[in-house]
Amino acid sequence: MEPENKKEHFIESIIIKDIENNKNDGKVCTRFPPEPNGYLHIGHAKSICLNFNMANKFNGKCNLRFDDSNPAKEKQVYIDSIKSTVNWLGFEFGTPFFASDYFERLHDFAVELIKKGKAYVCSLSADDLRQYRGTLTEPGKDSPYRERSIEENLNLFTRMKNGEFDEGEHTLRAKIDMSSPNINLRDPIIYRVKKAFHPRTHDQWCIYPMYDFAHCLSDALEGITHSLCSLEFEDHRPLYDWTLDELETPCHPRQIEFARLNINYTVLSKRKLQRLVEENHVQGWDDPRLPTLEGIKRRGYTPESIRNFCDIIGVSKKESRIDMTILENCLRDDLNEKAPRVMAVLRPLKVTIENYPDDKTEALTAKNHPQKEEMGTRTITFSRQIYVEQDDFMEDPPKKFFRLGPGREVRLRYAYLVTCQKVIKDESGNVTELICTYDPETKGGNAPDGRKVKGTIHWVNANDCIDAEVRLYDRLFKDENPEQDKQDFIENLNPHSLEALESCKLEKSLINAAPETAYQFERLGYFCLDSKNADKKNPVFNRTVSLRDVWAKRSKK
RNA sequence: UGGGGCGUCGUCAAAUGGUAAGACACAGGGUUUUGAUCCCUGCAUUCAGAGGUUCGAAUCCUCUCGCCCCAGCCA
Repeated sequence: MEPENKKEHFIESIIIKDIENNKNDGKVCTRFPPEPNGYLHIGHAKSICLNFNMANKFNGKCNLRFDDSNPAKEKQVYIDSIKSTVNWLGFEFGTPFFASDYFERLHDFAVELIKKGKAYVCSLSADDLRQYRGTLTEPGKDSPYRERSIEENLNLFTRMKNGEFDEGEHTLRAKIDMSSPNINLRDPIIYRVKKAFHPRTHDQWCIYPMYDFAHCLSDALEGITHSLCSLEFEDHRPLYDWTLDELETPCHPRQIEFARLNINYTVLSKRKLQRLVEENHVQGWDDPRLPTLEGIKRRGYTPESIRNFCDIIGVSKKESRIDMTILENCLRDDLNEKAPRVMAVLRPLKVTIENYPDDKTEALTAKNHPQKEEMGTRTITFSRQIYVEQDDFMEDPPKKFFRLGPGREVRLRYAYLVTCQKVIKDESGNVTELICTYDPETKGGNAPDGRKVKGTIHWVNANDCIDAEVRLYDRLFKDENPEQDKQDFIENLNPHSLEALESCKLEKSLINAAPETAYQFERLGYFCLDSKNADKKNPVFNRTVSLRDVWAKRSKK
């Protein structure tokens, strides 16, 4: 799974070629430019990894730059969340940059454009502007304000800046070509009046640059060499280049587009995620079922697994939908290496070992990792009363069921071989308890007579365990592609995406678990203490991901 | 139907005119005190389709088909 021979992707090839040609003096500088209008999700992780990896690989630098040119949508909480999330992923960005730090310079660039006769103040209303823009198949028409004099434009723009006009009264437009087949070149708006409070510049400005104007110039100002963005900006590249060609800038970065990430059984658009949160289909932006990085983190995903995932899926221009199992597999790969093993019973079934002394408690030694001696051992206790998993007993088991059934013998992990002697049921016929006998000669789990016992099951000592709530998560949507527009994606929600199990029985050592730190509950999956419900009295654990389970898969068929 | 992109295994993805990597998934088998892990084995005569150029084409040319993006004073 290591990308050791991993072939370079097309962006890397471009960068290598640029270095060979000594373009930008052989330097590489990239940037991750989120707008602080929401929380980051795993789709952003792809971009973050791409940008930082390219910079790191070629001894360059990657800036974290907030594209905060629309104060109507942006908030400080998002800025804070984004910074900590990028750090959590494992990337160093130093002092973050902000497009808003360039507002003064951006304004000066706009003035320069006006002076060159390449920008004008347009006084068309939003509706009229749309009319004048034309359509996909028809060219646009020149604005009646297109030929205003430079002096008038300068005067009007200054007054826009000074707050003399209301929103929508005037805009500053680049003078390019109203008949261009590329709509982005039909005199795009580069500045608009917006009387909103900006999280950083507060009320210092009432005009704000549009993305197409701010982004390319911010890139140039920071000395970005390769400006990586998603496919939908391909049509904007001519404008990106036009702006930098018209203005005197320190450099002219190269914009390269790649396909954004899609994953099946989930949604990755900010709009849809927002609906899930606002309509309370999930419990907040950090709900462990969500693909937000905060949710994923709380669920127990490791940054390493996400970085590895981003390496594995590659970078191309083909729009793709990645199988969720690839992400899960990256996670299991990582957790298998580092998660200590522990025993926990999620759906407890009481077992009494009838030939085990009532007052006896025994200490047993369990490995913290079956393949890694260096992770050490721990002590667990055994007594007459234990719990096993309900799934590990069947009254009428099929062939190849290696677990407990009437008269069957199994191994209790690290303890003894036990045989089921009696099944106790309540009035309605539900199995409530098992009466078993143990073989005192098999301490540790090996039979001196060499008899083979195929099944090994986990258990916990009923007299020495902790109660906890355990939350099991399943995919958020029923359909592989919830984003298709045939129906409202909300209809597609999986009603069983969250299953909370009360009074699960956990091995005592888990009392020391730290939030978001992975444990493998043997035979069940990887779990971590929930960071919001870490109370020692009523701990809540999240299932990060289950173990692969070919038995479950086979019995489903 | 204007413009810009994209089509290689079920899903991602290499191959840069020299004879289809790899990963996940899937199917078999082995080891195992986790039905986990680990280890083997198999899995595209064919690259959206059709023509053409060439000793040789997934790669070059032509046409056709399919999918995505663009008409915010959002990014």
